[in-house]
Amino acid sequence: MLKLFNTLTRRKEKFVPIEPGKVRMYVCGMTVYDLCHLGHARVLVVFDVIVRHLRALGYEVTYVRNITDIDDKIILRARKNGETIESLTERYIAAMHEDADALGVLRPDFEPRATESMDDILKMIGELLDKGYAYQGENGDIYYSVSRFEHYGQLSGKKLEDLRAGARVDVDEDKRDSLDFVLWKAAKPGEPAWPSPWGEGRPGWHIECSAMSTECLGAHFDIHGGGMDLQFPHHENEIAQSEAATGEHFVNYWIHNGFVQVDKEKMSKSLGNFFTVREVLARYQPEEVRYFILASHYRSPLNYSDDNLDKARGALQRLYTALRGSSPDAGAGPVAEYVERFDAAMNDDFNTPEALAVLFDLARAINRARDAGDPQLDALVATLRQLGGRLGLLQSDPDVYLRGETSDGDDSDDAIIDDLVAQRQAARERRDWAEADRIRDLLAGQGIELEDTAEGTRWRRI
RNA sequence: GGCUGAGUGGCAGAGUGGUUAUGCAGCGGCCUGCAAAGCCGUGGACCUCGGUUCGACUCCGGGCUCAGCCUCCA
Repeated sequence: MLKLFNTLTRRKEKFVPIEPGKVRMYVCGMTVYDLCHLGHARVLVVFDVIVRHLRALGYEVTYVRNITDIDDKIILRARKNGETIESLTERYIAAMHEDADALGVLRPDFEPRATESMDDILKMIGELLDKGYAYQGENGDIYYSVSRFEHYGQLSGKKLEDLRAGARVDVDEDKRDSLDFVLWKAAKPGEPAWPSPWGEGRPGWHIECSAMSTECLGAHFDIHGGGMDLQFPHHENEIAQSEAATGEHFVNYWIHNGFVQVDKEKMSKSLGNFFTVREVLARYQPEEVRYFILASHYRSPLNYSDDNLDKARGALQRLYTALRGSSPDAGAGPVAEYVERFDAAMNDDFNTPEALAVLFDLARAINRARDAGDPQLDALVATLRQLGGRLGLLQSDPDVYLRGETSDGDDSDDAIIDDLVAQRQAARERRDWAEADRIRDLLAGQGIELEDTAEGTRWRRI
């Protein structure tokens, strides 16, 4: 029985899908005006693992992750670069897909874009106007009237009065209430615009997600996710828009992941303390980044540091070392005891650190079985691979992983290493320990560690 | 100021009303030409003050500290 923490109720709840056996899930994706940073990577990986787990439980999942490809920052950036909005967004969409693929993130079933969803957006704004939840200001913008929506604040636990009291928003004369937000922005000269019954313009940020999710998944669906920072106002506004427009309950379970931090501070564009996925992948293997993300619970803060990435590397080396030397498809079935523990961890609000602990217990059991010549070895190895796969980990060939280089790794060439290892082996055979140790130290200086085993000498990059 | 969430051993990071998380690092041993990897063993923790309880790191209340949201943000 899967339990998950629902932001709406701030409690862990049993997951019951609207339609038995099926899950409809929407996650807020990226605004494509720059490269993905580690914060984006966390959203991608966390919800990827959630989808994988739901599928492993047998649910037929429809996973939608949108792309925001029109907004103020995109317009500004394109203008600054002297390029069209389309060329800018296409480039960063491609970059995002590369990053996501590298991290082993499965593609969503649908990836709608705001600019391709104008009909749905206009339709929903029209409904909100018809029902009196929206109004047009003097400047032509259409606003959502927050005070008309009875449950405003339910997701973020805020009251309208508190929000007004603490408001840091500039007072906009055009709005009836400072908390009202834009549904449709009237175009100013030179701005990209789409035709609408209320004049040329572009959608506000919040309406696109309401429109796209409703279009792809219906007015009422199971799970809506995104980063913590979207809880307010973005998701609050989505609820207000969707429920007002459709008259139906919008989403049953809201899932929000915690932030990536640097020096105990949120990693963000505005603070400038971010690391792009590419920067990190230049120094660490993609799987190490993925492990780093999953080593913390998805709702906890995740502190970025080289030390923590190094620990992820060390941890994966241990797991892959356990897998080494065993045939990948030995045909042995998984060992129920471990699968059950893994499932229990994942069913408890996607507790990936606990699930990883099961993997390490499995690694120890494998090493032990190997030493003892236990016939259960193949089954244990198969189990570790299978459970690792449930997290999108441990699917590489162990030797390839252990010898793996990062994209700006050292220049040492595998053939040269193999040659030195052979020379050292020859020295060892003539019991020339001094020469053998000299070669070993030489390689160690390049980050190559040797292991002498009964089957010969193995090497890996550390 | 309002509203959230968090404070665990050297580090990272789970969890639990009374019993080993896990990984890295440390220490002792086995193995090894020596190492490495692996195995066996081992030390070390629950911010603070009250309360509830036979018993709390775990529940409740106060305090302190940190982070986040209230403005674009994953």
